[in-house]
Amino acid sequence: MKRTVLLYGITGGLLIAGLKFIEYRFLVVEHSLEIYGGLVALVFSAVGLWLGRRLTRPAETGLAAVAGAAPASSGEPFVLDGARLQQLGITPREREILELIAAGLSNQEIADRLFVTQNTVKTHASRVFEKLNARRRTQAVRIAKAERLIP
Amino acid sequence: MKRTVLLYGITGGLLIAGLKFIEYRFLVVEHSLEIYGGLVALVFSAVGLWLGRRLTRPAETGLAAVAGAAPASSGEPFVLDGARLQQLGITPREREILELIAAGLSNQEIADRLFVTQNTVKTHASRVFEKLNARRRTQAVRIAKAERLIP
DNA sequence: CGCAAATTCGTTCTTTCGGGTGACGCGCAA
DNA sequence: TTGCGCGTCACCCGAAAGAACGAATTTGCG
Repeated sequence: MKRTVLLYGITGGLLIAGLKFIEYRFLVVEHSLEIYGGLVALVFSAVGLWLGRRLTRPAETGLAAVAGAAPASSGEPFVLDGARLQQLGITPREREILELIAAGLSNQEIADRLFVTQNTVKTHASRVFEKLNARRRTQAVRIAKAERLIP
Repeated sequence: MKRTVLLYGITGGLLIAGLKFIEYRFLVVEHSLEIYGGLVALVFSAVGLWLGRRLTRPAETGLAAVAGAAPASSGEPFVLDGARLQQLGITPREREILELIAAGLSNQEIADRLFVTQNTVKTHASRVFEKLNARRRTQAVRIAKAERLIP
């Protein structure tokens, strides 16, 4: 947010500078003020509109990419991408934790289910997040699904 | 919509007139042009931003229906279950938050993107969780996907 | 206009997450 | 035998998330 505002301000400054430049060069006429104001208003309206449109839309994050052939079947085959797993260096246990995370379980619940402590679950989770380049479990789930690591 | 545009035009005209008035009356100094331009830019960018947000939102208002044209075909059309939404009493805004949660964003990131505070996001999230009978966001995402409330 | 729903924002408090670090045991391969 | 990957566990700490209130404001609709 702060970054956004900052960028916005900078852009605004540049635009004003640009407009002033144009102003001084080509529009040195009697009613240049109106033209100037109109231009500024127009440009900034457009920028504001564009910005508003842009900021209110979710952007893709994570390692997306990965075109991959779609299964295109009605059901849900789900073939685990073992190669990708190896590429990312994700161990079976880590993948298991990932799956339970995707199931909406808390770390404690996962720990209970796998008969380990919460600490262990957290360790696995942290490693998976790192390997998936995710910062939150929701993000990790999203990426993992996209990468076909979990159903 | 029409009213909005009309109001926008009128407001713009009045603002320009007002600014010019102020300009001629109180800011007849050397660098008045910059001040004038800055004011116009500021006001119009704000209005533009507001307008942009406003115009991009109604893309999904209204009850049920929506469904919308199927985007590109990628084996997953996703038709939003408007009936289910109503059944659960989930509002458009709440569903929007749900979608961003599913995208792996944190509450703060969602807040920044929607130009609201984190408190608001948390409120919406809590309500959605309650309506979905979920305790964690990962769980909510899972349920929402199963119910076809989000892609 | 008035009502109900929706949206927004606030505060306080508890729980959960996530990062960081270090450590131990086991099995397997060099 | 030693090194390494894997799984396990512990502790601390800050940040995020969530519950549980209350409340102002906007908006859609009769």
